Amino acid sequence: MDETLGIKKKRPSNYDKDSCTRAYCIECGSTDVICDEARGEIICNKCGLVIEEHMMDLGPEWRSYTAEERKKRSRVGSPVNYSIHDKGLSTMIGPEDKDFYGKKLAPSRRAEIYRLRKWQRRTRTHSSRERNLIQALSELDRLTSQMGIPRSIKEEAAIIYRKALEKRMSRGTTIEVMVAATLYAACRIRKIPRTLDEVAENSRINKKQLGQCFRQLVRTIDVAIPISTPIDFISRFSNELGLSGKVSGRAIKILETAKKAGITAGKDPTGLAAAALYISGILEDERRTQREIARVARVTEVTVRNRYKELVKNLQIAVAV
DNA sequence: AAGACGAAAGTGGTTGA
DNA sequence: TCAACAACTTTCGTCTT
Repeated sequence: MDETLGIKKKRPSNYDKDSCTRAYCIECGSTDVICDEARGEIICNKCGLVIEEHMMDLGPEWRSYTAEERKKRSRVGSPVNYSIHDKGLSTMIGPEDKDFYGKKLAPSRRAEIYRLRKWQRRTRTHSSRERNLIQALSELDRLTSQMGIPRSIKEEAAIIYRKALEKRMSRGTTIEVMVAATLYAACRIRKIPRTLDEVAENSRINKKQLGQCFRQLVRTIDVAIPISTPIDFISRFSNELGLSGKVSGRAIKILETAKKAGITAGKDPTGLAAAALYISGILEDERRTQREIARVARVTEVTVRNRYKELVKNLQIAVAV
């Protein structure tokens, strides 16, 4: 976070895993903060400030519903990691020609091990699916770290990718496009949506391809992908604009009333979020220009303007001009 | 000079016959 | 499959601060 831009510096994590109440809001001092695990964020319940974001998911990777299940699912060894192509489970034959006790192997045994090693190498990485996965997961790695996407979402994307691969969806598209589409889907599922534009920019593919691939993805795998609402974008945009929690809180209220008034249907959620932030910025005396807001929301000024006009008109918000 | 505004024409996706 | 359609974009001239 760059302080020269007036962006508020985030407090170092004061988050305690077992009780969110240890954390408090740096904006209003309230200890009434909620931990939104789906978003990977800690948010002040009072003013809406995002205190902590990109949180890691520290919980077990399985849910357990009964005591018995819990017992069964207690961890042994490292967790299964879906972002490694073989889920981190395979055993390698060691590279040295020594046995369990560290003794040198007899020449005949050595030749045998050499052959085994060769075959292991071939079967592990040389089936086309595995090769595909290796490439895809390294691309996913690069993309998520470039975009600052939390690990839990990366894992989600990896799972989706595996499913898509199983259904032979990779035909006709490149690995890059597929990875981008699964990541976009994972962000949507976890309620921290990124725009198609953002994902496309960071993976050097065009938006059209990405959109097409994403739609195909939705059709082929049966995962419910929620519709992204404008509210999902608010905290991220206001962070990027260096706006206080007050502004984002107010923007969320505006969007809620707008939804009740029924004027949000069919409109681009990012445009709506942008307009709501523009209005609440003015109301809370933290004005940003339409251009600035349009840039972070990746829409045009015209769209911000149109949405803002609609909101003001329909909700009878008095905006000092 | 920067920001806001609005008109007009163009674009890509959705919908319904 | 295709045309109609709504939403959004691009561009540009004008007005306001």
